[in-house]
Amino acid sequence: MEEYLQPIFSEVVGTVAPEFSGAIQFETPQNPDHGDLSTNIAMLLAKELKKAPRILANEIVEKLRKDSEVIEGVEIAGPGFINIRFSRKYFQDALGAILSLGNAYGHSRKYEGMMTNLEWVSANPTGNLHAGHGRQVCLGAAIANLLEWTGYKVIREYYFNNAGNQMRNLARSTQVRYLQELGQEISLPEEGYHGAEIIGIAKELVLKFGDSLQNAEQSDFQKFAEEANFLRIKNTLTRLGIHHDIYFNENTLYESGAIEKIIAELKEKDLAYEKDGAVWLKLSEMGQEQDRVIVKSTGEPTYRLPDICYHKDKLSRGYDLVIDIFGADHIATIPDVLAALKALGFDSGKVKVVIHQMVTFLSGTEVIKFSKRSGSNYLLDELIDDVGADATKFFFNMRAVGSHLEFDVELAKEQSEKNPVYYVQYAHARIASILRFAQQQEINIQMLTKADLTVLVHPEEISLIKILHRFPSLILQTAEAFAPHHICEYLRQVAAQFHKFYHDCRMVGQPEPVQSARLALALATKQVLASGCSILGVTAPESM
RNA sequence: GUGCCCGUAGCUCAGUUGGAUAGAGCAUCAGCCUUCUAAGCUGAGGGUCGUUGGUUCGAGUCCAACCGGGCACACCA
Repeated sequence: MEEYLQPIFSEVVGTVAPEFSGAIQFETPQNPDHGDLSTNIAMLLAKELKKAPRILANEIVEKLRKDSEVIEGVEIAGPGFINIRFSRKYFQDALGAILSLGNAYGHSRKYEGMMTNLEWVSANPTGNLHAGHGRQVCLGAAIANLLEWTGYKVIREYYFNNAGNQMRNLARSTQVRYLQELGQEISLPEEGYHGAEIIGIAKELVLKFGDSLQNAEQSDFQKFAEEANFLRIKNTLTRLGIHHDIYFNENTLYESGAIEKIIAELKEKDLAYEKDGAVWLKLSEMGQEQDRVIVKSTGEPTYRLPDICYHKDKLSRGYDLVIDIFGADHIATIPDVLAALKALGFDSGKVKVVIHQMVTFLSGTEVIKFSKRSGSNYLLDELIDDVGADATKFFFNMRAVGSHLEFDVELAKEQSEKNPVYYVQYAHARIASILRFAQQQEINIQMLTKADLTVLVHPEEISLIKILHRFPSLILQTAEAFAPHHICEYLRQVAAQFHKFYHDCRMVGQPEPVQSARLALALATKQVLASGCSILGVTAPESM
């Protein structure tokens, strides 16, 4: 709609206000009585032209060269809004386009030829994914899908954090658990990993190797634990249908000498200095609050250094966009990394960081507590067991990333009308069922895409087409904002409008061409529901 | 104390780059199935958009201060 209006409005505005530059804004009014699209251009121009907004609006409307087949009406309203109403034919044609595009409907070529790297999950291989990880896991997967819909080639990456203290801790914890399994009186260090999965790994080691590892090196235990944990993490991701193209090992940064190199580079560019036996990054000269240590006096880097090094690596690979997804608890590290990259001469503007707020799990009204240390954590696997993969993915994407998320496990589990996942899926299954029924009545489903759509004039039919028509611009907007929660809300709207249409407009058994036209509308709705669900990774069932 | 996020209906939350009478789901109440899936539909009630100022034709949205909640502020990752 906007693409149609933009040029004809620009033309008129060009004659009325030649100095005006910039895009004319159109928006969908909240109140449908105000038309399909509305612009405030007359109000914006009123001031500099020193004319009353309504008079100016009148001038613009009179000069508008519009096709009456497309535009049904243009009205001036309120303080000077210009409201535009599109014709039935416009929407009927739009539905025809949806049907002929089929699966491709909603895909955009805006970012065709561009490549983005999205890195997410990246949980340390020190244990299983816990339920709280779920938000990041599902959010990243949806954003990756969304970006593909806009034309990006998306590289999905997992940063495998297998260096440093935590891994030594994991190694030691595994070793202790192993020795405990062999009956030795030895206790886990205070800061060790108390999770049950480490005991599981120890048991496996006993089964596999008996007591032959009693004198094994700690690094052997690290290798075993790392592999076992990573396998579990991957299994959990697989249950959600999520895969990564690249698994980037942190320790390759050390093995390749990249860490040494970047320290040298930072020193050489006078961005780092030595003090008290440690190497400090001059963050205070990069617009940050204070300098920070990047290499401890023990000679070991802090997390900042590999983070900077890793991002440098990603930027060097030539992506047009590098996306990180972090929980709010990692927020502190980001400005430092970006500042350092900028100081090293990289375009840090290419790095987009999506930060999501934390999650509270509820069972009804009761908060489910979990803590990694105590070992009584609620695992993502358990959450999937409880509510299923579809509800997991839908619920984690239901809220804006900046909002704290309350995940009601009882609600997600419930297979009822209260549960928004089933509401959306039910609409899809309902359409599938109707189409099956239609087929039994000897109606040719393949021919529906060629149906005569001019008989679609019922208000609920037009409303449904209008919603379906919004899909492509919704995808773009949602992708550019990294905000998949709009998809959830949109799917709910599509489902709701389909149910209204279903209620008012019988399909099968209507005289032709109404029967075919309505079934075609149902088919298009099914298509959009399935596409939207696929972005979230949620299945669109053929029956329920 | 400093930084980031949040404060909208009883509850959980939407609210496009500032727009017209602030929305949805759940919960509550009242209706609708001999006909394509009632896991559905229709209607009703429910609000000082945390508070106070400011910016302007116009503020839930932008700015400032304050109040309340979350997260983060290591030579931990």
